[in-house]
Amino acid sequence: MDESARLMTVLRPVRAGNAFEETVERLLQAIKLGVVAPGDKLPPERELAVQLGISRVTLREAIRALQDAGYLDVRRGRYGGAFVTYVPPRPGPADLRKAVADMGTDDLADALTFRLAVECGAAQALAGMELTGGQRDTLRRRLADLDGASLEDYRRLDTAFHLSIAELTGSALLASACADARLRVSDLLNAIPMLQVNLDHAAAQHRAIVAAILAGDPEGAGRAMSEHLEGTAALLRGFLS
Amino acid sequence: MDESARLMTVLRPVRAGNAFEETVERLLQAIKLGVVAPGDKLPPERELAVQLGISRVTLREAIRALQDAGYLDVRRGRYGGAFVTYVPPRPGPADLRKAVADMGTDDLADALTFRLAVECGAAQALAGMELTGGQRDTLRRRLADLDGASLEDYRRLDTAFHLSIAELTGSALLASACADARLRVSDLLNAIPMLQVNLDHAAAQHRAIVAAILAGDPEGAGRAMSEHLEGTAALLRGFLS
DNA sequence: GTTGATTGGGCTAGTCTCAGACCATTGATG
DNA sequence: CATCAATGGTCTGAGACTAGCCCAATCAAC
Repeated sequence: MDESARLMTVLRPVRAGNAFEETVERLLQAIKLGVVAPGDKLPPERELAVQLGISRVTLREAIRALQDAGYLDVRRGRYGGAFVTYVPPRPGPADLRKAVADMGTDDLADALTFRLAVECGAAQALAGMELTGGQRDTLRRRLADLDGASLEDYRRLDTAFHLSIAELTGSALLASACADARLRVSDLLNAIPMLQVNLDHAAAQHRAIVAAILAGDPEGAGRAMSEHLEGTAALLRGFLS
Repeated sequence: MDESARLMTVLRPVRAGNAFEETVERLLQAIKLGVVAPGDKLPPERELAVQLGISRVTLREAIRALQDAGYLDVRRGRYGGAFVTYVPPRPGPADLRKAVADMGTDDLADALTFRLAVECGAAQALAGMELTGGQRDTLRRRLADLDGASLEDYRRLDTAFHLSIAELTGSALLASACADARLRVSDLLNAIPMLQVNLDHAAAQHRAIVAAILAGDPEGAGRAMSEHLEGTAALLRGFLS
């Protein structure tokens, strides 16, 4: 971890790949994170191309690829669009083992550390701010949504809850980092079977996180988030054996 | 902060600009952060192009731009290369006011929040790990370097200290995020006059951070880092008036 | 000196990406 | 049933970017 390590950090690749590949990845993220729920449609191509900062041609190639892969159903004409058909599969233990194996050991550790740091940091930062009534309401609402969620909707609303914490800080950079962190483990999280005991446990931790944030207790919020994330992290590390 | 906010977060631009602009930015970061110190040279074009994932042609355009702007001195032949000539200027109060004004109010708040979250998260994550002797040594060495630094070298070694914390976690993603966070405030930090009282204060905080990390105390590390960063953040916010 | 390795400088043919214009389809509305 | 607004589908010319190649300059070593 000498000087050269820092060179690697700063002089990392300027572009992750070509525009097409990056776009596919981005859209896949939006779909897998449930930002656009199954049955919903993506924004119109012209708008989306502007948002993503790419040309319509490139965007269409990406959409086409996702259509071929079965994630989207594209319909023409007014009220048409690219509709999400992907529904996250119910996982079994074999899937989890495979998902962990697909990701390198180093990549898994990297992603888990990154997620821990960035989500704890977000919770702490938010707890250290003076929140408006609207912000407090949003946070409570996300928590309530999650409490009342069906197994079908659970992952999506869990993601929404976690990302809301970062978004509520008002820092787009932080929100982006948290979304990125979540993405890197989303395949793994999706492969974890949802058992009632675990869900109850997670629900209690979610309440503790929200309570600490609303109480303006950064250290408590950080601790609660840390405990929450460490649970899944330990589970996933266990599958590395 | 409704659903559409999350769409904005995930469906953000795929590319920040063209390859040339991004490369200039990246190299400028390496220079301003002191990753390549004044008098040092960048890696050979062929290597650097591979590291950055761009063609040599594009890289050369970027280097040319930085040369024209007076940051680099390019020499041909064996033992030649692109040598860093940039030396961070000694700032005055007017510079700081201007630097703060140049950045939007929102961008400043965004950057400060991001930095707080990500650096506190890194310190906590590192404190929560079992460290090898080598890692502990690296951390102590960076602290000692900083303690013995001349005003000339202070910013560079301060950056090195902060980035080391993230790098030592072993997470490339986290290191990258911290480097990014640092970059976004580096112009501001460089514009802050270095007064002896402040330096002494910072040194004490640095020692507290290291002590907490070495003691394996995540909450203490997070708190110490938070206090350390909050000092500069408050100073910068003061110049928003 | 001469040599040879290393490095920046420059060229070209080909691919990727873009902006903008125009076409085709759909379905709600009158 | 005709209309029309919204949306996906397609084409084209221009510019950005790349890979690969060879040239030019420099300087340590012999």
